[in-house]
Amino acid sequence: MEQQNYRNLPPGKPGQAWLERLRRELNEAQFTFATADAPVILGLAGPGSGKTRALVYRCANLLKSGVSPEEVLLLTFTNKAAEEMKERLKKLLGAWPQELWAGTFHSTGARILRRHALLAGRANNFTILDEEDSRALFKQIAGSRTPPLNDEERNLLVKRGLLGRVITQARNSNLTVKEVVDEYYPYHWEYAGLIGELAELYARKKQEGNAFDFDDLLLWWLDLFENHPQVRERYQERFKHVLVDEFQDTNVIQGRIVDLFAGGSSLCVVGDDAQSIYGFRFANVGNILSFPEKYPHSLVVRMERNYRSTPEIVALADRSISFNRAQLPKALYSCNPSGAKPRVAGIRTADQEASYVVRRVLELHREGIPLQEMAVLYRSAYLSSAVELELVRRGISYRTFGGLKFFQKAHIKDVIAFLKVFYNPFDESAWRRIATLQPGIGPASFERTWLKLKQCGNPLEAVLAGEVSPTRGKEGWESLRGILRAAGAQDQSAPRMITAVMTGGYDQILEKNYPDQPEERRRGVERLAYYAARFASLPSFLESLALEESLFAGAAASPESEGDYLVLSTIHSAKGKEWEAVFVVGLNDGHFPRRDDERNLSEERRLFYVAVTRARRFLFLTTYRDEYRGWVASTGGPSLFLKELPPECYDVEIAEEYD
DNA sequence: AAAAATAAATTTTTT
DNA sequence: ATTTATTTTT
Repeated sequence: MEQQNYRNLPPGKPGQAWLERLRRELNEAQFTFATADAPVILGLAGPGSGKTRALVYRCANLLKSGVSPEEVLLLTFTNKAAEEMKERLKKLLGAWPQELWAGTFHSTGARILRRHALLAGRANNFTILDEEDSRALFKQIAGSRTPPLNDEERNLLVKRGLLGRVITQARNSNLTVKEVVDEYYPYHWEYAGLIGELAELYARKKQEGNAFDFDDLLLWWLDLFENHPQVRERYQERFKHVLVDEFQDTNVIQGRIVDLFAGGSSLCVVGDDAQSIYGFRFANVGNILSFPEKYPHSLVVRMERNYRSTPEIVALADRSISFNRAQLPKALYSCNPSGAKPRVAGIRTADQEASYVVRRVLELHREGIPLQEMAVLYRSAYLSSAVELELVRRGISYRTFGGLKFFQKAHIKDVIAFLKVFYNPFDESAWRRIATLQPGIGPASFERTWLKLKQCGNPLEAVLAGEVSPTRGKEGWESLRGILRAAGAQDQSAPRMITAVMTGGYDQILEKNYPDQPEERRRGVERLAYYAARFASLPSFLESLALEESLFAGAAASPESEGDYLVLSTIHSAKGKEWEAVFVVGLNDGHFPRRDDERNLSEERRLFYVAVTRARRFLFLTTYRDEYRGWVASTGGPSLFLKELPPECYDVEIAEEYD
């Protein structure tokens, strides 16, 4: 691609002291990466090689060289990565550079679309649908279509989720519905037409409801840049430096967005193909693999020295990933002092595995390693339950990351839905949710009333004024009106609206729907109000809920955990993090790797690679022989990822005696 | 015909 | 724990 518009760094000198600091704190490769003045840079960095560090320092170096913060755009793939990056940059600079944009692709897309929503057929107060909202919409569409779907179609498309999967896959990989079905679901070829038809209905519904789903935030952003040159130029002009982290996880659409910046901005991406673990979100490793060919003049910087782990841990990781073919050649090595070999423990049951892990944690704790420096990692959230139980039993504090989300608990979603209709009165999903909470209002009568409501200029005002004349459930709409009145009197202040929703009547609904422990749930709503107070406005609170759910889910789910705590995390959520000691549990065939088709095996192995490379000095790998854990039957044997490793990589411990 | 009550089934990973 | 399917009530 032509780079004629590329502007060099401003003439400003970063200053001797700063450069000396870079020299001192970075190695050769990192230094090159952080300071190179090239239009296109690709960083290939193994785990623990200081890739984030190099990226953060590059960012700081730009600013120190006189680049203005508003000219920098920093894109990440997950919220965790974005937070980490912001945190470190803030620390390095002393303060956060206000005008600098840093965030996930999705949140950046939302931010840009807020300003140009009309060009995407929306008003700027659009709602963002999370996955659950989308699913509810699919269900509603399938239910209202004429002619109605038969049982078989409903079961496959809605209940088993084929509809949503095909649509999102098609959109994220820039294929048609038919192409996706032919290629990936050939045994369901006869549904391609129906899925295509429902996909169009879905798109129309979203537009009517002034809503974007997650995919839209990328697709309409791309559309904006491709079809409105004046908009694209405006952002190219502004963002003279675009930096992208975790480039191996970007999908086709994200790749094209990045390409569009390359015309006018300097572009710098980093990643590691061996750590690509978001295939299920249609990550396209091709983006990073073909980058050097696409940009033949790009500067490629390799960061291969691992600073994090002992040579023993790096050796095991390296051996494991070597079973994956089609990997960019890389020579990861560690110069750290030698340590203990990783330890593999075969245990009889899941409970004993938990007890073994907790014992080892306490042992290391006695040796002076704080709990915060240790983590228990697992493939899927449900694998944590035995360990959690054991920790509770022993009174050890912990925090979980990934898996079950605080904000998607039903009562929390209910309260949020009340707020949503104030922000976007055409948010059908939110209306359906709060209306059907009322006794006497079910899906069918809501549908009838909604048809009339959406004809009004403003459904919210119509309901508040009592202009609805429902066929049924009159008392329901009356009591809904009461709650909305209370919330409406709060000047759009999210925390006060939440309180008003409670006192206005949701409290009783909560009491009725969850008679077992209403107190617990009430506290949850209180915490929600508490967190809402952090945000400047209702819109920013709602946007954050949709896009950054996982970020404060952990913090909000349990009262502020003070002091030392152990981390329990899915491997996906652990990416980019590191601990002195790491326990990878549930290394059983069927659990990890999951029993899936061959295609996914190399991705599962990369996930294992990510897991083991989180450890600095101690690595424990545990497997058990039980056939069942939770609902899922495992084949009982140890994970393929253990079996394929040469025995000299680890020490074996037979730990039968734990109970 | 629609809503409510009851019984049964179901959970990868994240934006 | 929460969604979905089935039965009972209005």
